[in-house]
Amino acid sequence: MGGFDDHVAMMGDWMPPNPSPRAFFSAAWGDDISSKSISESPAENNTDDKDWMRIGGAGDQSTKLNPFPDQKMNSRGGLLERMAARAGFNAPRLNTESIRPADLSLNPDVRSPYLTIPPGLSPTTLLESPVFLSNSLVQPSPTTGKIPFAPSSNSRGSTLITESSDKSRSFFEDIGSSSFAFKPIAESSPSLFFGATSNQNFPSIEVSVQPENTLRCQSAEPAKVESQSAEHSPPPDDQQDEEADQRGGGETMVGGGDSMAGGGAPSEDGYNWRKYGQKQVKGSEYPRSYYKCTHPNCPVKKKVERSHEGHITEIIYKGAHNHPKPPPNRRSVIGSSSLSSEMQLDMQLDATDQAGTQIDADGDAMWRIMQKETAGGSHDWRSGNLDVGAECSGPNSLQGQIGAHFESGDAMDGCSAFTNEEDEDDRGTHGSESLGYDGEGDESDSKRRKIEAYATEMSGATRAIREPRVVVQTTSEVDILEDGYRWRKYGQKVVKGNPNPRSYYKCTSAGCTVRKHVERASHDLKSVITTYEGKHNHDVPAARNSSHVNSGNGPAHPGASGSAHLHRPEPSQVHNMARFDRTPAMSSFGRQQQQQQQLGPPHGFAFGMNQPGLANLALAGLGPNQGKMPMLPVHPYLGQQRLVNEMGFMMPKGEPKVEPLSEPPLNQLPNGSSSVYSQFMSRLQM
DNA sequence: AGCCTTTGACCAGCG
DNA sequence: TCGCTGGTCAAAGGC
Repeated sequence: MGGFDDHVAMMGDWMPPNPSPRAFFSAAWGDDISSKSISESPAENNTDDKDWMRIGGAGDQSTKLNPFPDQKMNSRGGLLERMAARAGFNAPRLNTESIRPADLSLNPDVRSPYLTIPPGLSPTTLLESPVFLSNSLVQPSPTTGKIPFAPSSNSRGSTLITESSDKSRSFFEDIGSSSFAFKPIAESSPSLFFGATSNQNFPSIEVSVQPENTLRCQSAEPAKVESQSAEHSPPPDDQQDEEADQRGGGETMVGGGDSMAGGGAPSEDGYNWRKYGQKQVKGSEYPRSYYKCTHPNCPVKKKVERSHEGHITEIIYKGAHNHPKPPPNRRSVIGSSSLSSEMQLDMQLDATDQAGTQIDADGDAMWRIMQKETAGGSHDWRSGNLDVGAECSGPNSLQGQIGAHFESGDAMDGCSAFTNEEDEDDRGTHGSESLGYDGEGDESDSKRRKIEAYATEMSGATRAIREPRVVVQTTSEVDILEDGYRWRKYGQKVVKGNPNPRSYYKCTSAGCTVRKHVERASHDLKSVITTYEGKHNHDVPAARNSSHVNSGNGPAHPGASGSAHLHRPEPSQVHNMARFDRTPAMSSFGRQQQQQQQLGPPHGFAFGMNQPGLANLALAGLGPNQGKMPMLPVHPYLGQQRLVNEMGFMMPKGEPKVEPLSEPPLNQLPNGSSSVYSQFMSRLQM
């Protein structure tokens, strides 16, 4: 990062118009908010957590986080502030060592930054809580940042506080050092704190739980934050969830049968996890289990440490879910007028990514939930969802300065994130700065958010549709088993009616949904029946088929490459992708939305269907000249077609109604080296 | 049928 | 280079 001028130039081109929490609160609460807390304290040296976001801490200790010790550097509503807001979230790394929650010294066990889940509090329920700024001065309006897009029956909320650490820091450093906290109203209240650790100061968020039914942001009282645990007064739906969890339905959700003691409540965050390892790590009293989110495109992992009694002592999450929670077989569906919890999750992800979570070098958001067993016994809580909430509002002053981007940016994403960075990028990149930054054009924003919200849900819904299968029978084993992709065998069975064992494989490429199972005839190993299922989104790994990859012609798991390749990122995208682990569900939509404006409405089901491509692209941290994948200059229209085309493939019985793309490198079979699967899939697409 | 956990082995980063 | 350590893989079996 260069100096200030560099930032100016860069931001002008690609910086997402997302205000940082710091800027937000600076604007909201003025300059006289001082503190000495979080970021002034050197974070605990968690070298092993470098790539993991630790969220955790001691039970019910309520830490006080004071926002913005160096507010004076931020002129209220000034350009600098906005610049800072922008710059804050383009920081490539977070400074872990400069972030420390206030009063953490009171508890040496507390490692910071972290999310402290109070005993008995479910992070899931807590974070599913809608968050909105409570500001009597602000009317609920998209233009005020108090967007009721998530009218949740849960009247939970929280207030937000930010804090920067070092007054002596340079402007942009300081920006990055902002902390972002949900402040407890009652000191005795258990607190939830989720923050960021990294080389660069990043906002941290604290959420405290109040025995109230309201969760609101209180800009008028920056020192106070309210939040509400669903366990205190859960809405009917959540209550049902809670009950279901209590019944043990969630036990298999985390660690598959890993039960939690301390009240018998299982650990359940609403997501499905696959345990892929367990270790007794040094320095840890208890074994650590490793889990991956089982969602095909989800990069999230978590590490769970449990005591011998089964109590979870610590959970460390890495990454951000890029998908809604699994189908609500247990979870209740939120009313049509409100956001689903899944959407809230997306918002949470944005919030954690942008405002509170650590973003590692790979752009992964990480966070940790940690619970220390107390003398009085451990407490159960459920982890995983940092749903900051859905509703959020901002003070007028803030809105005036940040405008619509407060709604979509940074920490506030957690409150009202229906837009996304891509969306922001679009606006910024395409010259609609005023739309996002000056608080204008909010009505359209609001509408768009609604659409996006719907789209997100659509995405989740359509994903439930079974993906098409491609059955390939060949006597050329090489074509199938050595198809160039990397497969992870996750099971083997002797299926009924078939004496030969069937092996199950998943593509090991991140974000790739493709699975296959292979049956070999015992009498003829060359006779193989391979059934592919899933969507395609990357090229053949170079290690196995480097020529294929390098040629740039090979649609590996065909089709998805289109989204990654044809979605030629704008400079802003590229930069931001390299820095953030976005939530592709929202990101892709933003761009599609933009394309839609240019090209007309795309197929509705296209929403989110090409997310993996973008997700991969983002995770890969591709830059204009560093892309591992070919970045083909493609007209947006082609890209749009591609999206639709891809979507069509996703639909079980749908036939793409799109003409073949004029992009032979991406669609056509490159050469004879293409795998059988690739050929099949490519033809399916065409 | 499909996906999960278990668990030892393997890999990669780091000092 | 080697050993330590954390993280991941993968075969096998279970649900």
